[in-house]
Amino acid sequence: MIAAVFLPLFTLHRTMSAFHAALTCRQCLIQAFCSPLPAKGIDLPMRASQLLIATLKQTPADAEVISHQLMLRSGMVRRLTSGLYTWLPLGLKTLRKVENVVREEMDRAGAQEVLMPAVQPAELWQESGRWDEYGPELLRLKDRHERDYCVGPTHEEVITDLIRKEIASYKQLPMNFYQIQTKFRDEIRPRFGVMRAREFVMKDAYSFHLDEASLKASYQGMYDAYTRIFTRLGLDFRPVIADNGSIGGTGSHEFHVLADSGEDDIVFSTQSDYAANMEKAEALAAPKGSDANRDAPAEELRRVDTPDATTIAQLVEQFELPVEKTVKTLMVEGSEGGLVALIIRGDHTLNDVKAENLPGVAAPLVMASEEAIRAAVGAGPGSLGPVELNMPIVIDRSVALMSDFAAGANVEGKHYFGINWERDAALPDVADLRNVVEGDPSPDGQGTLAIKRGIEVGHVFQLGQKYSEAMNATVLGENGKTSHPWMGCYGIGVTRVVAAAIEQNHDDAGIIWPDAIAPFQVALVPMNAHKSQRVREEAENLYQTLQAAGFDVLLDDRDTRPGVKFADLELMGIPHRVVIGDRGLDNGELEYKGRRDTEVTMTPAGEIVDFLRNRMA
RNA sequence: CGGGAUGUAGCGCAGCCUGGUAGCGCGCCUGCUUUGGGAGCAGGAUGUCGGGGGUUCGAAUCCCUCCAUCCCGACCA
Repeated sequence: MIAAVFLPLFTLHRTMSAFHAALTCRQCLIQAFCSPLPAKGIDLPMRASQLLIATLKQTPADAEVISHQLMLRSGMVRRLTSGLYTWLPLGLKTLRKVENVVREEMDRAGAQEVLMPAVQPAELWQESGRWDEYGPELLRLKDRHERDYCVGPTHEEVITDLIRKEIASYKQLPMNFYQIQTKFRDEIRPRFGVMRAREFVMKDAYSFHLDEASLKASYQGMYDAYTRIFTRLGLDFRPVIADNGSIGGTGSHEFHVLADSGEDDIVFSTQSDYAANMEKAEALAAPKGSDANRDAPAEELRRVDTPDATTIAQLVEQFELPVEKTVKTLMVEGSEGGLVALIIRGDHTLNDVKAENLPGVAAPLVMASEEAIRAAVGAGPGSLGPVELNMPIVIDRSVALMSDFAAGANVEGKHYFGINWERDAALPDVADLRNVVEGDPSPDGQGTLAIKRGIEVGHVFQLGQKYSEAMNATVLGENGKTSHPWMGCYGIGVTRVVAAAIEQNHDDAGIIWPDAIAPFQVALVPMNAHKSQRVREEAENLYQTLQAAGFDVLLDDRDTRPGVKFADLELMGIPHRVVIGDRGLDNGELEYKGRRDTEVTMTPAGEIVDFLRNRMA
């Protein structure tokens, strides 16, 4: 610890001395190098003249979303190759600030920090079964002895291996371990810069429990910690109910930052705090409690020639049908071979996750090939429907309420119109099959559903005993018997948080950092410094004063025009700017401008520390 | 994996169709001037024109091939 603290200071001093001896420039005349260094290692104040300020006037052509553009333009990151980024000094400062907020809240929540290897042996993954289950996202490699390894996309195996060796008794539980570390997932299509990169920094935590009740308590603790973290980071976010996937378990929430550029649809009630991701959002046919019934048949069943209609859109257009009076019949592979027909309303879309969770349906979901459909039905996709269809059928809840509707006749080029359940076809199994749409009734009975785009920045998950069983991790219980600990896992995409924060906080001039994660809190801009000794001295004084007061300050001592400095500082998103100029100094004043302000504020020089503190409160 | 597009100086782009000395803007370097919103003048540096192969007297330009990057799709009844 002591060495860790002293070494950087020593190195720095040595470097500074060399500078001092060699230079007679302005910077040295004003003695900043000899000033006492602040205690906080990562918050070393900086002079712009010595920082790599790699701002770009033009937007690189291959940056699609605003956060990617601004991270490149402000000099936070540079791309090395597809999905791999170098963090420049300015970007790293922000990344570290996010990490520190995460670290503080994880520590406060009782988790212990560890650091596991990025490279992991295949054996552990074979033990858990994921060596085969995990797809090409898992980057596999061999060492010189031809042994198999992977670059960790996550660390359940490693942490389970650790605790199976280190934890023997229920008395040691519960425990929660976390790390902040680089992960690698070989994404099909890396995009949006750091938002969906292949290599990224993640905080992952794993908790271990004697029983499910203890797991649930820790899960809630992590949920609360995440809420504190994203609140402290200054983000507009929502926790949403998420799908547990094949792992099972009872609880899972994703934390989404709301942004139009988000890749996920999140669904929430207009009147309650119900929120879920699209996979999980329950689709009701009618508001809960209402006893909506199917209308009685009003039309005769009739078979119609529809030679040019193989899509819902064509059918609706050519026969002037309301789309809500049509259904589409999707065929998927069954879990025991054969096909299963899934029927949803013409204007709805199938929810893959719901579909593959159905008992008779193969998981993962596989859409039937056209050949398989023709072999089974005698007609191709585009002419399918429930009438006289001889295979397992599942219909969506809203389809169960339909009457007088249109569907394919299972004969090429023909549809039935005026179909009614029970009269023309037996009512099949009914299930929730579709994605919800805006305006659907909320599953909790309050209000209707709205849909927004979100960026998933966090995920908390009750894993259960999957890994402790697969890897035979056991503890001795109070009763002297062994049991497999229950596990929870909790992730935060740290690098993604940085991008998400920009998506939410920017304007035409650039980034607008929340105070908590700004690379610098305050920028000092001396005006006319090359001529005015008074300005130079005041700027230096202020620089020292603000450092001493604990602010993270950037002194823009670059020998360039003010316009350049203002533009750079705004692009970089520094939230508070203080201009030191002869004009103001004549009145004993400094000029303040918040990054979102449109006007400057003059403030007495002697009160600047309190003034800034108030602005940041 | 399928479809589309693009690779020319650090960044943004023109040149390619119609083969003949590789250009523009920004940035960078030097000097002088300038300094409250991305300065002016003068001078200067920087390119395996994505790689390989071919056609040709001659290829950034035409042909073949490979690679890279970006976008879209992978929800179709």
